[in-house]
Amino acid sequence: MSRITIKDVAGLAGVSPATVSRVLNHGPTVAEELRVRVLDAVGRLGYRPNSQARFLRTRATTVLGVIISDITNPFFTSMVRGAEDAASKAGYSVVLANTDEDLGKEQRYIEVAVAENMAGVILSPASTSRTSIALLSERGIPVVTVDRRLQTAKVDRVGVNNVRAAQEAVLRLVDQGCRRIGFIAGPAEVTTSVDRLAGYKHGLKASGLAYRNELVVRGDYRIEGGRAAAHALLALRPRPDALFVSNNLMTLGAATALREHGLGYPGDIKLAAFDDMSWTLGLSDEITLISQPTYEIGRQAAELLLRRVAGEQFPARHVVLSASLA
Amino acid sequence: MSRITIKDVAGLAGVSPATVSRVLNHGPTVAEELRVRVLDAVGRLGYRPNSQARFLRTRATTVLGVIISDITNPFFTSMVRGAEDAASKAGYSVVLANTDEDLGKEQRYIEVAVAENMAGVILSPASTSRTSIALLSERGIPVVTVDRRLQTAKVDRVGVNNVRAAQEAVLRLVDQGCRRIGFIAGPAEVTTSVDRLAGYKHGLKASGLAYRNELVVRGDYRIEGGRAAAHALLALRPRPDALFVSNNLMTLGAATALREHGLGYPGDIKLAAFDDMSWTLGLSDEITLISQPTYEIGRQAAELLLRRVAGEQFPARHVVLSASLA
DNA sequence: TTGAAAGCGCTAACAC
DNA sequence: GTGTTAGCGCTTTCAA
Repeated sequence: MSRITIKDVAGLAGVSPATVSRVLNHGPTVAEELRVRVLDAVGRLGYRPNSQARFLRTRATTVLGVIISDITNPFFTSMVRGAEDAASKAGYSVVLANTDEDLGKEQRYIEVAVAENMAGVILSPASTSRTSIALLSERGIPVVTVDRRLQTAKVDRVGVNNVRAAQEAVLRLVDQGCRRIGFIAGPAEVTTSVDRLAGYKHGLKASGLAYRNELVVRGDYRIEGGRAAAHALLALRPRPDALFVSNNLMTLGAATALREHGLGYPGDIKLAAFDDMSWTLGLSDEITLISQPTYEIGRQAAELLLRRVAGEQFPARHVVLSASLA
Repeated sequence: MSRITIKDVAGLAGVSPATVSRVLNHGPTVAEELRVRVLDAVGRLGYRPNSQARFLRTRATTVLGVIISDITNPFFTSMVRGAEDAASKAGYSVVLANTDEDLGKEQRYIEVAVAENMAGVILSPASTSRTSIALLSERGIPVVTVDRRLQTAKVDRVGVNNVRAAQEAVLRLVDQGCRRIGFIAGPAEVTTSVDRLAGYKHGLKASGLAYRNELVVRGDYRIEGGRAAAHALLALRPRPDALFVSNNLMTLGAATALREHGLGYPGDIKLAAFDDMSWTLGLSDEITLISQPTYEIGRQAAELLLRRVAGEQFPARHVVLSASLA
């Protein structure tokens, strides 16, 4: 319970608080003898600086916030790990918040980031048009979006080319003989969803297939939404000969729906999907998978963010990594 | 970028900073007219109090830390949601940190919690004997462990009776005719793992079955570990007629191993497992599942923690919720 | 009821 | 090279 302050350390070491501060921070040089005395006192007392008090002076914190839309999604998990590694290499730590694709929660966590004066924020916005980072911008807290883009502000973003990846997956399905490809889209307000749908359309066009409205059903990027959407598509006659699902969680739901219809893949129907699924039951062997370099996305997002935190100025940058078709 | 302080608000409202503070916090009553002027100024300026400065005076923060061992595990996800709901109801926010079952990372995040002066911490310790919360205790920051217990300190804990749950699952398997039940245990340093193994043994004993060393293989609570352990068990002759897996991620690995051996469940071999698996492919129909009230665990952990944060004193409490066999 | 003033723990500016 | 001083933004005595 003891509250050890810089004064206590100074007292024990027989120096002034300023000297203690200089030793602990990269300050001007301090006589070796004093350095040792200070460090010794710090050790004995178990002193750790109060970061709030420090912030009051320096305006510099070493915490990055990562605000993501769905913590259950392995996409983000791996991304967070990449961000953590890059951040801790630079002496920063990372705290997470989960918005559940809920704009209200998202705004609350943005407020927390402001209130805690976080050094920067990595954000996967719940909505491209309704998410507002104004609170952060006003305070000069830099933001990098991952995966998704933000329409409401020109900020850095790290992600993949979703249009192209989706298109390639469609071409692959067509190569496998599919002609009636159902598409399970994501929320209309999320850019990845928009882009993937666009890629789907391009893929059809490039293959000389007509776009059919009834073959596109919108889901919510979650398991149940995928299941419902798949049921809708499977009820169509003639039945689609392939399902292209625009994120991993919905794919789980779609797979359940297939089972419920007694359909096997890739025998009865082909399956393609976005995002890694290694965490599921070896599903990956039988489906066309678009996997994103999630760790790398997190790493680069953090690095970009840290450059902004350090005060570098450059036009908003879009880092586009490549997704691969497995 | 503008830095609006309480002084600016006071200036605009024509009152003293103290009055602004009184309006914003449940201070002594302030004349209605001034209240309005202050609130108006706050609104016009978009003022938000600097929480660091406030903390320096009050020593009270409204952030709870949740430090968990594996963010990919849905067990924790749902738990976090429960904690968040309880916390935000009380005006607290929750930040997450992921330790990956790594003691070093865990310690770093405990340091972050201290440095940030978090009001309290919910922890799922990576090790019952080597995880140290001394840093937190010294600062008087209360801790509640979830799921797992901590040997190194007597703190509150919320979880289920793992011994009994495991025992019941074994009895269920025996009821289904199993006589040679393989057990995939978790890390030796995690109490849930120890307890579940104990329950397994009790279950065997209660059923009049002998405990056989070779039928127990230790995994790491992750997918690959489960797969390796299952392979080891399936190589035994005679082959086990059931596999009891002590957590959900390992169950995914075990299921993969079964597929690789060309074995079907529950036809060729029975399966029982801890933790919810609804997020996987409808796996749940065919296996004996022990599900924990994860949301409730999180909720109660947060509530207990908040009572400690509020200064309530009572002996370390163990809240044991009941797991159910599906 | 309200304002003035002190001080939380720290670091930056200025003296020495 | 080191100590003294001031002040970050806020809340909380203490007076008025």
